Amino acid sequence: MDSEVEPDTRVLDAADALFYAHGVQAVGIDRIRDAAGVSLKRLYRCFPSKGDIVEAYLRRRDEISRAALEEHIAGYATPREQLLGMFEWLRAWFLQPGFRGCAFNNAFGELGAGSEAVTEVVRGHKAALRARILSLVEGTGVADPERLAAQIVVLFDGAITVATVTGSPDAALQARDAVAVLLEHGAPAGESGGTGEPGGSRTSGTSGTSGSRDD
Amino acid sequence: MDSEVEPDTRVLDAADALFYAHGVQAVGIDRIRDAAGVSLKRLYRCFPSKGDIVEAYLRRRDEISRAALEEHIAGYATPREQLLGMFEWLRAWFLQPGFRGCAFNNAFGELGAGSEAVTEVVRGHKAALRARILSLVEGTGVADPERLAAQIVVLFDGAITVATVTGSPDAALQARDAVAVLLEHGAPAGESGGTGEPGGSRTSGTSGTSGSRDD
DNA sequence: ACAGCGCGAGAACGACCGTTCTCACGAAGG
DNA sequence: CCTTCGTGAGAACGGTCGTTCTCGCGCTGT
Repeated sequence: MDSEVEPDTRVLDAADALFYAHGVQAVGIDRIRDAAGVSLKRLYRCFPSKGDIVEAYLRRRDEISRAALEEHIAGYATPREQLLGMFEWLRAWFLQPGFRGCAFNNAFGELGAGSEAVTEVVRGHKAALRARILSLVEGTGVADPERLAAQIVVLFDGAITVATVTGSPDAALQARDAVAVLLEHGAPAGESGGTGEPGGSRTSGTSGTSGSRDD
Repeated sequence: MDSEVEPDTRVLDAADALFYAHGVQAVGIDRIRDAAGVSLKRLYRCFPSKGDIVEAYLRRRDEISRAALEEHIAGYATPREQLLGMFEWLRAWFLQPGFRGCAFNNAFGELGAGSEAVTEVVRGHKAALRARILSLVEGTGVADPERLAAQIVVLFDGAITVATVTGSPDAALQARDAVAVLLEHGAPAGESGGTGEPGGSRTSGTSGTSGSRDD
């Protein structure tokens, strides 16, 4: 009952586990071949190059994670609770053994400018997430949905990054609480979000040794 | 005036630019050697292995970015403005040509579990950032500094991730505005931050196909 | 029975990896 | 002067990469 599934699926299953666990560049074709139990010839018939496997790996992760998130938030009644529930979902993900961060962020950081296809899939994944969050935010009847949605996206990705590095799932709840506050008190007292200075009283320059090399 | 600097510095300069632009694994020793204009023998005397170059690369980025951030926020008068000013600093960083995300996140995603030394440097960098943010938050006299600091860290890292993927610096300002709101209205109406449900009314299960493969 | 064909197993290939070794050269010391 | 030693340039090494090629086996049709 293992060798009855389609070879492409077996290859993608193997590639998914290996790419996610060790990174794309660290995993060779032979290793995927071994794990999938597929001949090299068949593997190259399903996917003409390693780049195609990587792209399919990310596209499938995109579909699966979108469906899983959708299924999870379907259990909540209101858009507000769905928005908060997304971070419970994040927490459950962080707790899974073998959690190693966002596959899209990892792939983008690893291949980045090198692969146009990867960039496109990663951008699409993040854009879809943002669109979904925006639709939920609009359902809450808040004053400036675009703005709040952008902030929630930042909290979402930030929670993933923090959880990845620290190894703790707490960031999900911290982010969720921040979302709750932002939902309650939409806009701050003063300015509205442009490039303006926060309060004034800036005294020294930004230049100096901080020129070209940073974080 | 270029060949008068120490060879280690020339090697690190070259490695820094190449590692950050193309990723660690994508850059070979020969390429660093060419860019640094140093003999292979000398390079291996300065750094006995590529892993040592990677570690030194991250350690120097850590020092430089900490100093640059410190220098920037020194221009603000109050802790509150310093916290908000950190996101102006982020925005300036995002706007630099060649910005390709956080070198620590990228290296961690790429090498991850594979390198103990890299993990330690990345964790140290993030922990230092968190400690600095916490010290500033404590200066604002807010009710629960640990909690707000954790949220700001999430917004900080989230802004970096979003800016990296979208290529736009807007995330810095969106995060800054969120920090402003959180500074104004510390705790939400109900619970204080535990694992408790936000409002209740959860109806369906979390299980199903969302088991093992996610974002 | 036999020609033909598709397939799996894995060798082969050229390129590149990180690292080490060779070797000629040039300055320093007696 | 000659010796010695550290150095730079780069060849060499073993290994791995992604990809292609070879070969022999087992099925199919008549």
